[in-house]
Amino acid sequence: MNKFKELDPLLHSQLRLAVMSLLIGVDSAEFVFIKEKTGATAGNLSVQLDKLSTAGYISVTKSFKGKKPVTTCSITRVGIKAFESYVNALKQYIE
Amino acid sequence: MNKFKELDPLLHSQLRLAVMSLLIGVDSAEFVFIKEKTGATAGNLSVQLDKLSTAGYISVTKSFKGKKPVTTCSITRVGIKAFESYVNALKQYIE
DNA sequence: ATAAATTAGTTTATATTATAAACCAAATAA
DNA sequence: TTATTTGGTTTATAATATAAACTAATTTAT
Repeated sequence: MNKFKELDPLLHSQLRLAVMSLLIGVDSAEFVFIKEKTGATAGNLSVQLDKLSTAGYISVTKSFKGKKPVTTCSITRVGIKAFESYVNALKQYIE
Repeated sequence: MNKFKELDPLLHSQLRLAVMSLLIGVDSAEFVFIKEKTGATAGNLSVQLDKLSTAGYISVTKSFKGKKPVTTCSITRVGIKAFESYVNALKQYIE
């Protein structure tokens, strides 16, 4: 009947997908770095990181580098799983 | 700077992408067929077909099969181009 | 020393999008 | 003849994405 699998709506978002795409390739990444690589505004990025974090797809830790606040993100095992099955599902649509 | 290309927002939608995915493989398809294959509700499908049609990505023709109305859709050259570059852009995110 | 600008974000208001519910008209079945 | 089904469309609402406005601390310039 239905040919197409659900696409996890949390990942089916340009910015959140870009974030996950970045994070899956590294150990961790800082807010400012992600902002630059994705071209997002700080506000938008902040909101979307929150959503990914709330879902358990990434972990976010706040600390200081000297006197400047730093927000560091890394993908979780749950996030990797979710990303992988999203990519899998997506392939039905584009292949 | 920005590592990620824009994802055409018209195509970055589960249902519209599914529709395009179906249509790219066939000459044309009827509303009811698309509805079944995508699992969409009629209302939602109607709205999304309209958007794709307005964008020139598909063409929609209404006719009758006997006494029943039939809505037939096919992808346009513009739609094929758009789909192809969407898929291309998407690959940056998932590879 | 103090005003202005920069950095590193968050909160919140708004615009956009997606979706379903309600609806319509014609045809068919009970 | 009165339901019910078919094949949709319109429209109201819920969800999402985004940017603008804001905060708080830190530099930098005067």
